[in-house]
Amino acid sequence: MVKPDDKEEIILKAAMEVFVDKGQYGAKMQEIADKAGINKALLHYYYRSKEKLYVHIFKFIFKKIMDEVVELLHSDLPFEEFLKTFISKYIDVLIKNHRFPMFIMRELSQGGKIVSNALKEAIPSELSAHSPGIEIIEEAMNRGEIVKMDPRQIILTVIGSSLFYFMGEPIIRVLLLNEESFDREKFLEERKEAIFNIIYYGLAPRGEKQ
Amino acid sequence: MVKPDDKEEIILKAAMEVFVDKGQYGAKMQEIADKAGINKALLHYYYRSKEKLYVHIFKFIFKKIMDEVVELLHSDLPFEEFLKTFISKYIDVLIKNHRFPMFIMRELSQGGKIVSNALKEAIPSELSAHSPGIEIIEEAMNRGEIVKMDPRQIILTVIGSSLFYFMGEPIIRVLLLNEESFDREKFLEERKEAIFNIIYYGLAPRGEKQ
DNA sequence: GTCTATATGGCGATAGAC
DNA sequence: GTCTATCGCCATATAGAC
Repeated sequence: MVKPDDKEEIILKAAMEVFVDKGQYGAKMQEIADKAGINKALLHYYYRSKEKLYVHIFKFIFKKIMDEVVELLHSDLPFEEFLKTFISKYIDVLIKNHRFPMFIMRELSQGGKIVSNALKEAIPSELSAHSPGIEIIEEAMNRGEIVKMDPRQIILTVIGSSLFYFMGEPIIRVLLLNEESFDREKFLEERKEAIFNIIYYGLAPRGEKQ
Repeated sequence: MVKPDDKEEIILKAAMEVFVDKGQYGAKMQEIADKAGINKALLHYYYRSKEKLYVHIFKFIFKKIMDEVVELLHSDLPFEEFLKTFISKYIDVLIKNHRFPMFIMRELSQGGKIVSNALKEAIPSELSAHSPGIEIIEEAMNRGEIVKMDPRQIILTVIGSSLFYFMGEPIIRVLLLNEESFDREKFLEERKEAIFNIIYYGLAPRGEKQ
């Protein structure tokens, strides 16, 4: 563990907040310096340029999320239990880091080569070779527990359903959940159950077509 | 219809491309002017400031997408057919406007009050009062065609599953679909079917619990 | 390592001729 | 309406003292 009062750590934490909040171009070195309680010159002393600092932050955040997700794939539970716990723990990860997924995808969508290069360099080796999760799904298909289809379609459905709330929270809250007293925590617990139920039973083998 | 060679239209088109590509802060007036084949001064003549131009673009894009989606909700098909065609046509809308959803959500996540105010002013009246779609789902529940649950959970699952590919295309292509010859069009047609099958059968009433 | 002061460039915006 | 030239600010980056 790094000392919490290490200057580099303080800068990193401040920079992370500002970049996640404002993005690569909206973020200002002055604001980062203020938030870290130092001045601009010191930022350049530690990280030579804004771009270097940004790339550092991007890789750090991407790696943090990826590591946590890859961890969730190491499981030997039967498929039904695996899916249920994966969704639940994945949403827990998102609750704890609720702004990171949007940060990553947002920056990729507007950042140019700087960002996409950073992405490639930060992909965990376990993910670059093959996509784990696909094997787990294929096994369940071969055992006949779930219906046969392209496993990637299942992965996109699980991840997309879980992620969407966090990616679109500002607009979702306005358009769909615009109540006086909205209980976010309760809703997200229900979300875990709903996603699992819909997807798991949606994958159940059906006797008759249609 | 506006003349396609109308100066204002040309500017709007150029500005849209640049803002969607680079975001509010990454976009530069010079690049917009270049793309429109005019100079910076003329931009300010038509739209007094960068912020005004940006807000104009944001509202335009948001309204365009919303109008198309609301249109899809006007249907009197039975629920199964409604869901199938909604997903299919919704994905068609996304294919045609594949960068707009990310633009909207991205800007909301980093744009501050300027953007969230623009959002509120651009919400179609039909959406601000209630959320259509909820009624359609509730009817199907009351008829016993689908299992009872919070309709908002179903909406989030349908939209999230459909949207995710387009929001995350850069990273998905790297992590999940990194093949030499990936057939995007074919994959998205399969995506329509997969989403419908998983969700519709996932919502089917089940005789026994678990 | 940490600061103040300053250089340097880029960008939004305007002035003013045509 | 459309242009060139320029202003003025703000942000990144550096110089140099301590």
